[in-house]
Order: sequence, then structure tokens, then C-alpha cells
Amino acid sequence: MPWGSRGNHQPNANGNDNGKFSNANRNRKNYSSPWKQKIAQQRKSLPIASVEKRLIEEVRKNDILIIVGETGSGKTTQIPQFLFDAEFCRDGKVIGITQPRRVAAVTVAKRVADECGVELGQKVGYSVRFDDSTSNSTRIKYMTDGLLLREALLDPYLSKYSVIIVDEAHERTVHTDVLLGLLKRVQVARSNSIGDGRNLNNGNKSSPLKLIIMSASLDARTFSEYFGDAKAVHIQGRQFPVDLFYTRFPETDYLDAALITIFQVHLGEAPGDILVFLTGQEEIEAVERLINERLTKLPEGSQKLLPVPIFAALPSEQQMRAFAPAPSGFRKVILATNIAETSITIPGIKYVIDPGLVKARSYDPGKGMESLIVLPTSKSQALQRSGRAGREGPGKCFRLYPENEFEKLEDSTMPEIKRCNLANVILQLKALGVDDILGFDFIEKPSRTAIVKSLEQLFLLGALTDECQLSDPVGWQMARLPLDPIYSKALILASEYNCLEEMLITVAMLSVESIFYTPRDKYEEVRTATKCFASPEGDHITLINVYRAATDLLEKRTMDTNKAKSEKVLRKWCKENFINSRSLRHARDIHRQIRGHVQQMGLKLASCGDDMLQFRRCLVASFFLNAAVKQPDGTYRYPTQLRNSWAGPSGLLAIYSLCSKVIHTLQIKISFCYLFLIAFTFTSKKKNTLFASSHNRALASGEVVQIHPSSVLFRKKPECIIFNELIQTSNKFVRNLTRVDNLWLTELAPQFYAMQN
DNA sequence: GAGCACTGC
Repeated sequence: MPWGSRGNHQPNANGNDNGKFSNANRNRKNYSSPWKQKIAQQRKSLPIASVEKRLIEEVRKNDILIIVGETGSGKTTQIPQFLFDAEFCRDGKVIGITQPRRVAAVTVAKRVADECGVELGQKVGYSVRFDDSTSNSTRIKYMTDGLLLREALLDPYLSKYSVIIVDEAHERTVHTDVLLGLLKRVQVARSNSIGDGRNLNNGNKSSPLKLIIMSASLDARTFSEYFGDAKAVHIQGRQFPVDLFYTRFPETDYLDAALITIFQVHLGEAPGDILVFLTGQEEIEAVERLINERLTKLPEGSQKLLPVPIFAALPSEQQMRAFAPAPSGFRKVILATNIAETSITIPGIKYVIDPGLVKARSYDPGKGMESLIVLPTSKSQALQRSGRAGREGPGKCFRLYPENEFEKLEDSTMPEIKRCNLANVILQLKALGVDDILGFDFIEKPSRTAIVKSLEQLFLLGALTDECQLSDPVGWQMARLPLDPIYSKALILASEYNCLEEMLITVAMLSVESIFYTPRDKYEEVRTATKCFASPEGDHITLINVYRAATDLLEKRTMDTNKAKSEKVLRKWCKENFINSRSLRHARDIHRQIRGHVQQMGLKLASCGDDMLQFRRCLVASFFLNAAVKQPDGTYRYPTQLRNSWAGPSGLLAIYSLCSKVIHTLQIKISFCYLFLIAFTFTSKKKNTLFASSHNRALASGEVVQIHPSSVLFRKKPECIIFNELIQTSNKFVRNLTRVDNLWLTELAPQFYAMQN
């Protein structure tokens, strides 16, 4: 194909930044052949180039290959090209490469398209949610692992792929873990179908599937063992040496230690930027302030240090500051959360300061509660962090703890699948035809409690039948929607309550990161600015108001001006109102996608207009499990014991472990009966009050929670609320809540709430 | 009176 030929790649219709890149691509035809030669040279100089033949041989010999490639080995960009050249794409087959993150899938695809000298979306393309740059001629396809999972719902044999490469498998995201289990099954199914001569995929004869698992961790054993002692090969990386420094004693105040280290580096070390890993927004903002304070005390010549914060919730314009080179003569000090560990690579870093801590999410399936806790990093995380100093030249890493502490760290971070709610994973697996979830061959099995809890949740949402099968149509509809199952159910209910339009907006807004961005010490300012959206009924309607205000603004603009300009107006509006425009755009993308889905499903798209009572009643019908009532002291009680009791008698659990599948269904039935019994005893001493205990002590000890200060109802403290998020940080907080009438609970969810008159 | 990081036909 001629250099820079015109393909059919269109600028992204979502108005994402990606549109810019396609323009850059079109301009590439102006580049001359020296540029091409430079690329060829760069490719040849990669460590992986010398082992091309050997690698291809290994892929031919082994159906599963583990490739351990250190940072900078070029494995992600080169191996797919090697495979293509070795004719692994014969008969129109595709090489698929999965990544845990969108940005990686998109940027690597662009790079490889450049290297191949083709238009992106032709031979080389990518596909991520809301953004597909592939065509019928795409043979090397980069995508997110979540997206390949979704593809498997449509094509269970993944029949268009000859090779699937799972990249960054060491990160062990939920999607990667589920995908590995699934690919193992698909591979067996495809080789069996060839053996017995069955035809798959509408008459196309299936062929064996090659799997390549790529990992950057030095220990390939876990993967190799999981895939039946699969062959593992190791590829040298190209990382510059990083000198490690430890403190002599443990630090009592690691922020102060970080600060001292920053200034030691700044005043005593050669030029080069500093990257400091901190745990969250609050810490980052505190350290930024302290640096600026101390700088004023230094002699003028030494003041050229520029602190730059970066964390996920920061608006993107401010995030970009981390990538811009420091002004001449200045040294940048990037204050980052673990966003800088893997997600983004900031150029120019020569020094890393690592206090050895990370804020991580964990999940308690029993309480259905998430928490954010600060934990020591794992060894592999510490290595990943120090590696950030050796990307462009030799570097230094200062670990703010003694060396013997390093030895005590866990080898690797606990896989995500062991610390999250599994309802979604289970729904997906069920839809993929995996009946026995407890028996599914996970690379690392989640706890039985976590699986059973999520099965129960799905059962109670009506997604599973008594036989533990996906219900028709509700279960299948829920599996199809890329949403938290409880939100999918809310949409299905909303069509009955004639408020699907409102629920679509709500669910889209609840599915994104926080809509409001609150800088430190601006709490009151934010409250004043957002007053015009606030609804006395609560956060759900407030979110609808924000969304509709943004839509109105855009609709007015589209009459007289172009799209780019109206986007700019929206961003300005967001800034004025302390709204995170990235989150809002994301919510609009989700809204568009989900709206399409529910239309296809034939759900009734209606609006309740001004009748928000109807909408609030629908919230109760959907989220009745998350109800809480006010206590005399202003805290709230959330009856989690009700949910805990489903686990059933312990004797049953013992039998259950012997014969999971059969007992499994039984278990749920029995616990459901048990739940009914409890619901009946769940009565009140005081007239018209819910949740007060009678004789059941377990029920009396519900979780005591507080309304999160970000809620519009924080000061109002209504009697009874429905909420969407329960999280423990400094306290146990509920977020995203709406005031409801407690009588609605008995009316709309009588199976759970009984009341004594 | 307050928020790690990702992701979804």
C-alpha cells in the first residue's frame, strides 16, 4: 500500500481527542523515506529484533506461549508484526492483542500503523469502548481486554482470531483474569471442533487458536502452571540502571521525609525531573503547598523547582502540565498517585521518591462495603515505581523505608478479582455459557463467600432463575448492558415506571467518576456554584439537573456554531460550575450507548416529566437493598445483617463445598427461605418505624453509616434514604442518595420490609 | 465535613 494512502478512517465521532491523531496520520505522506529508514533502524535496535525467528518457531511449536518481556523490550509493538509477516493472518484471520487500558491500545496501534506505513484502521487498528478504528482489512487489532470479553458474547469461539495476545497479564485486572479462563476454554473448544469436523461461525471451518500471554513480571511460573506447564520465554529489556537508596530507620512522618528528600535531590543532584509517589489528592495538595512554602526560604538561585500535581480526578487541562517540559533552568517535581506507576509515562524523570504506600480499594462481600485503605506497596509495585527513573538514562530511586522492610513486602499485589464485587463477572460468565461458576477454572479463585454473595445478589435482582440459570429476558438483558447489574435492573424497572429517560441519565452519571471536582478549601465555593442544580430530593435528581443543563447548553449552541466551539463552551461552563468535563463527557458517551441498547431491547422510552415522585419510587423499587434510616444521633443505620444472613447455616456450607453445583442452587433456595423468615420477623416496636429490632439481635446490629459530605442532603438529614455507594474511608459513608418515604419500602419491596402497625 | 487506579459489542 502506498505511503499515506487515503483510508476510510474518520475523525472520531465522539469528539474525543483522537480526532487529532487521524489528521496527523493523513499528513504523514509528507514524510520522506529517511523517516522510514529511521523507523526501520529503531525497530532493528530493539532487543526483541534479534529473536524474531526463534519466537515465531516457538509460537508454531506451542499453542500457548508465555513471554516475559521487560520494559522497553518492544514486545507489544513487534510481536504482532512478526506474526503477521510469518503469515498468521492467512484466510483473513486476525491477530488480537489485548491491553488493560484504552490509552495503551490506542497509542500502540498508532505506533504500529506508523511502523507498517499504513493508515490506522486498515491493516492495523484498534477497538475500545466508544471508539472503533478497525475495518474489514484489519489484521492486527489492539483492544481492551474488557472489549474482547464483550466480543466473546457475540462470537463464543472468537473465530476470527488466529492468535490472541494477552498483554500486561501481570497486572491481573479482573478482565485479564476472566479472559485467561475464557481463552483456555475457547482454545480447547476450537481444537475439539476441528477434531470432530464440526463447523463453526456460520460455516467457516474453525482453526486452532494460538495464545500468547505476555507479562513484565519476572515470575512466569503462575501463568505457566495455569496453562499446563506452558513454555515460557524471556526477552531482555532495555532499561537503564537505577540506583536504589533506602533510609536507615523507618520514617515516622513520610511526608516530611519526602519533602526533605525532594530538596536534597533538588539542591544536590544533577539535572533531571523528580517523581514522587503519594497516596491521594489531599496529600498531593499538602506537599505542593509545603514545597512552595519552603522554596520562598531558599536563596533566589535555588528556587527553580516546579511542583506539578497529577491524579486521576484532576481535570485533564491540569493533568497536561505534568507532560509539558519545565521552563528553562527549572526542575519539575511531579507529585503523583499510582496513576504514574503504569497508566501514564512522564518523560524526563531521573529521580523517583517512593514512600512505599498506596491507597487501594478493597471490598467486603459480607457487608457489601468498599473501603479505601492505605497499604504498603508490593515488591513488584516498588520495582515498577523505581523503574520509572530509568526510562531515558541511568536514574536514582529513594525508598523512604529501610531495606529490610522491602524484604517483608508481599511479592505482588493481590489480584483485583479477589477484592471486588463479582456480580458483573458472574453475569458475563453465565452469558458465555459457564454454568458452574464455583467450578470455573480461575487462575486464582475468588473466595467462595464472594462468589455466593454475588450469586445471591443476581438472584435477588431477578437475573438468575431458581435453577441458577440466566433468566429470560431479564438476565440476558442485564448481561448485555455494560453496566453494574443493579443499574441494568433499574433501567428495566424504569421502563415500567415510565421514567426510563430519567433513569438512563441517572445510571450514566452514576457510572462515571465524580462529576464535581472539588479543590481543597473550596468546599463552600463549590456548594454555592452548584446550588442551581441541587434538588431538595437528593443527589440523583441533582445529577439529572446537571446533565440536562449541559444538554440544553449544547443544543442552544449547535444552532449557530460548530462542534469544536460548542465543546469549548461546554468546557468553560464546566469549569465555572466545578464540574469535571471529562466525567461529563464520559457520562454522555455512556448515555448514548446505553440508550441504543435499551431501544434495541424494546424497553419503553418514556419520561416522567415533572413527576419526580414516580422517579423516586422507581429508585426505591430498584435500590431497596440500599435503604437506611436516621438514628436519633443523626447517623444512619443500614441493615446489612439482613444481607449477611443469606449465607445460611454453616453446616450447609460444609456439604455445599463437597458438591458445589447441585447444592449451589439448593443453597440459594434455602437461604432465600431463610431470608423470608427473617423478613417476617423484621418488624418494628415503634409504630411506623422500620428496622428497629424485635427479638433478632443480628438484625439490630446494622451498619452505622453517615451521609458523605459531598451529598446535597448532607445537612438536611432526611428520615429515610436510598443510596448507591457505601464506602469506608475515614468513616463509613453513603454517597449518591435520595430522600424517600419509608412506607414505599414496604409497598414496593414487601418481600424485604415488613411493618407492624 | 471529604475522594487509589483501570474498564465495558
